[in-house]
Amino acid sequence: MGVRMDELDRKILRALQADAGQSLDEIARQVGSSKTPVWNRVRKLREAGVIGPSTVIVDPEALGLEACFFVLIRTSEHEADWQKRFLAALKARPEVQEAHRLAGEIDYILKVRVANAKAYDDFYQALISEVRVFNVTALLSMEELKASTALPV
Amino acid sequence: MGVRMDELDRKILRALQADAGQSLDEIARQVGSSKTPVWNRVRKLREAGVIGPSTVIVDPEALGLEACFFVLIRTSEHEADWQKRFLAALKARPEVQEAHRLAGEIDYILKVRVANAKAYDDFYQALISEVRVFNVTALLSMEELKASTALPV
DNA sequence: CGTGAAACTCGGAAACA
DNA sequence: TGTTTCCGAGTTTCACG
Repeated sequence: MGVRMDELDRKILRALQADAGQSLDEIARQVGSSKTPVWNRVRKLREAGVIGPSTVIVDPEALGLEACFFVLIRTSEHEADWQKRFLAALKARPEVQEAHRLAGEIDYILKVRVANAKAYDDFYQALISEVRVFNVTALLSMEELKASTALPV
Repeated sequence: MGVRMDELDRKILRALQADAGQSLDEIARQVGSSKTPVWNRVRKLREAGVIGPSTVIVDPEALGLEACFFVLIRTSEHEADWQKRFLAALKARPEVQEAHRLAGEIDYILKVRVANAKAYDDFYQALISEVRVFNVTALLSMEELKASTALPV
């Protein structure tokens, strides 16, 4: 996907990532342009899929989600069918915030956000009952030092 | 932080996380209420810090950020001063999207998004020149199976 | 391709039930 | 607390320079 983007586009992206609730006038002022050109570019970027949906950042603690685990998974199974079931299991579980297939020793990493250790264990038991995994290591986060949704543009 | 939240609040949060660009009327329709009550609750949730700033989801690939690493860090240093410098280094680098202090063998995990392997190495070299670390393992993501900013509510 | 203005929509507040 | 109403502000479109 090769999208042509100039410096103005990048400035707009930065402004939107910082706060998507700003008015067009406000953004235009920040990036040194004016309303209509900014709006046209935002529309283009949306159509090109560079800008996706907008969301709100929600505080996990306020929802009682006080535990965050990174789960390192090794498996001995690499057939297409197994992968399909594994993927389906991950997608079905909202506590799985991220899932990556990795290169190297460890096959997958998950980021799982739950209320407490018990809730993680429930998740873990449910997962291994659905798909066979060879080895699972859970890393418990003690403190979220940095969390940024913004990409460096 | 104990915020009282009923089912309606949760429905509103779900709607906002799915798409923060919706109008109040639209959200009200979805959650089975009407404009003013929804707006009052959104305001309360914002004031309580449950709802933070709104952002847009940007496609990393479109920006040329094609590599994602999870970095496992062990250190032998645990003094306050070291931690402070380490934290400052992480905060200063936009390619670090997440940083957690962990319980157990591994002390920290980072999620780092960069253009390519070379860019990761630049980051790595810069980091270890700023702060001493005992051991670093980088896990390279081959495929992002799931990425969700929405918390289960 | 940027400017300025038009029309329409939405957010936010106030008054009422 | 929810409903109705209202206005200023913001979004989106368009005709023009």
